[in-house]
Amino acid sequence: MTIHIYNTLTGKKERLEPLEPNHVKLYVCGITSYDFCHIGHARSALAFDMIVKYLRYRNYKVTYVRNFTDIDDKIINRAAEQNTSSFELADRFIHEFYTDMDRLGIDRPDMEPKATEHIQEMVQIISELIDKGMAYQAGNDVYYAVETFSEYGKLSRRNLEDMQAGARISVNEMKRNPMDFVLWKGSKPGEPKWDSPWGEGRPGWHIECSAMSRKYLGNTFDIHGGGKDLIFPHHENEIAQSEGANGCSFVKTWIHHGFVTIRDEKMSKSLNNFLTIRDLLEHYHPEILRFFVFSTHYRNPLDFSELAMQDATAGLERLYAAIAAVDALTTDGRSDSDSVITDKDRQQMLSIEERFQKAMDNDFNSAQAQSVLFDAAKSINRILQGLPPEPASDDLVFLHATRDLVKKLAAIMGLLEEDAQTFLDAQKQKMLSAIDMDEVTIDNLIEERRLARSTKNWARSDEIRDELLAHNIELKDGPEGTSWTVKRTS
RNA sequence: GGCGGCGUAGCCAAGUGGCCAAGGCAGUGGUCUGCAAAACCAUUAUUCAGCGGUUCGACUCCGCUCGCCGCCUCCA
Repeated sequence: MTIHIYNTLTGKKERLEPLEPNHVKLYVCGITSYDFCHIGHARSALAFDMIVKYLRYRNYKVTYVRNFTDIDDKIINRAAEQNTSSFELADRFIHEFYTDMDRLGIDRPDMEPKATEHIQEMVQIISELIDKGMAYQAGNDVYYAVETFSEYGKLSRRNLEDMQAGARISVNEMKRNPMDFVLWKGSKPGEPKWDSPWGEGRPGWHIECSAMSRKYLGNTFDIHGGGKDLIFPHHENEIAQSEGANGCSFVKTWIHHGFVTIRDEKMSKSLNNFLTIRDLLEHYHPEILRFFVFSTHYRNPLDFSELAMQDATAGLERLYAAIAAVDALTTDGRSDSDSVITDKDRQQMLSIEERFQKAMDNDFNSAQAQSVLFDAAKSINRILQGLPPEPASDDLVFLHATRDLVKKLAAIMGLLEEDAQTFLDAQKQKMLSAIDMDEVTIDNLIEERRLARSTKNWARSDEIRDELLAHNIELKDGPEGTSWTVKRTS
């Protein structure tokens, strides 16, 4: 089996064939650091985190580069508003970015270059483009001449005529063609600036990715990723710059993930409907966010809602509950007990990893892969159900092995990484803090009910249970006594 | 206006032409239980927005219609 990936450039799913055997070189556009990250940024980071983890699980060596845009108009403007320098502002939000990413359990890329540390490399590429007649200086700016790149528009499937018909292009008399884009911007007084052959200034947005990907991954590399909104103009312009300067193919496979939406609309600052990662983590465990994100294929829109998060919570708790139940088993069974595990169960367990891989090989279909985890949890629960008080040691070995496999596969999505019982207890505490009940009161009532039950005083027993239920506490009588959970409302 | 995508059960969501259209949440019946809860078993779309076409056969391919969304300006 081989991995197939949807390539935006060709519009097809293609077999992954790294240019260098077994070594995938990946470049992802990171954030512009001028504000806290929202859940759209989280989706991007999570999607590529999952992709990299899966490729490594499949024994590929991965070189993963993700940049920081730490100089740009938004940063300069925001810094001016806050009476700070663009450097300090960018640094601060890079720091905040790491805080969020760490909480989400996202692995650091292998390299995280910053634009401001690669000005020379950018100047170099711009010079090459000017030498080739593909870029020109106009005033203090340097522009890319899109007409010199015959394939301009190949990624976003549009042509220069159509785009100009769109007529949403700002008029700039310096440009030879309205679609020409800036490579180097002359600086205005007070703005951050670097020396260049064209005077003091700063780089345009797109050039940093061409310069940094070339430096760290070479002229041609395997995969370049980002959000769908980067297809045009950002990635289109990167192709024009890199292929123009290098004279060879830039990227083999382009991966673009879908947006996070709220009420089916894209989150955006202008609509003021965005949620920051830390806002969300106030209310939900990071793995719940991960579960939610991976419950939809990465290219489809992901609609955020409280209900969706509750569904994700219920789903993740179900998986953790199955793991916790196996964790709670003793490890030494009886060698002379009969096995309760059927051949069908064994077969299903053997197929779990294969089915998981089949789903993930198909353009990283994490939604389908999750369903395999649920099937495994169901099998575990079914076996547990039929387990005698003194289970066969072979059956215990089987259950522990199944649990370990489920955890190994879930880890590719960053799920089930916590101790299961600890996770469930923490969720219970979180629910408890939202209602007007404390543990001591609950325990006292459970004890009173235990006494009532021991005398078969069912009336009082049920009264206590109903009273607790009125406070959303649900009781569960088991062989080892009574436990409780906080019932989910709404 | 140009380009791209989506429309699958009450909700969410997979489905790379052909065994009964995954899985989750919710619901219903049963097992278990003093009664419950959890779990398990069963059940819940003769049908995949609508209409045509290609095919022995389409949710899957093609065309048209309707509805929704995105990009074309900064954006994950």
